[in-house]
Amino acid sequence: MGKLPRRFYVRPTLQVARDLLGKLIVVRHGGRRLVGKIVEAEAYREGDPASHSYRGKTKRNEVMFWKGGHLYVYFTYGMHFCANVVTGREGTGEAVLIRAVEPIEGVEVMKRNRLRTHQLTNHHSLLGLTNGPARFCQAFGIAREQNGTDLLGDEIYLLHGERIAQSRIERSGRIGVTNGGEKRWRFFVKGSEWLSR
DNA sequence: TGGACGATCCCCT
DNA sequence: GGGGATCGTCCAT
Repeated sequence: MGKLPRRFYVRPTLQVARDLLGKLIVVRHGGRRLVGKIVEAEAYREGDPASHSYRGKTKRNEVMFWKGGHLYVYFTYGMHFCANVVTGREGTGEAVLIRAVEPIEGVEVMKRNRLRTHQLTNHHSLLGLTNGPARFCQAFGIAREQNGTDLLGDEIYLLHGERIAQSRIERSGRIGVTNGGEKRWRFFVKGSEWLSR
């Protein structure tokens, strides 16, 4: 079960978004391995008013324009981080937002990372640990320092996981976008209990 | 230089 | 279902 190669990421963004479902994301975190299975992802493309890249390259969104297979992490609402897989060739500003994963390995570390709030509400259940883009980042310890990480390196990378049958993949409008909400570019595993909604 | 606004989350009703 | 938290970014002045 090997690391996803560069050519996986250097493809049309909608295709990558769909194919990310079932893949494992691995994050090295203080000597431990955190692993999650991706169950929900959203595509953001060029010419897309909902995308950070819509008005061209800036200091914030620069990583979106790197070649596919890097991690674009951004800060929002004054307190949250969200992580994207950069897609396509160098110079195209496209990426896929990781919206939810199923916790696979390192659950105790994830719980600790989310202790502040998760413990108070969900002592017993793992639901709520990683079902949202900012919750996933908090659980996996992804923040500003991880922006621009090469996914072909050893710190953060993706593995072939479960092959999800086309019949189990559903799509919908993207969540939380005010402009471009009509585009059905959110992909998720039908019936998964680990979704953000 | 200032102000409006987020690819969200949590808590309260 | 709704509002507050909280601050970096971007665009308009």
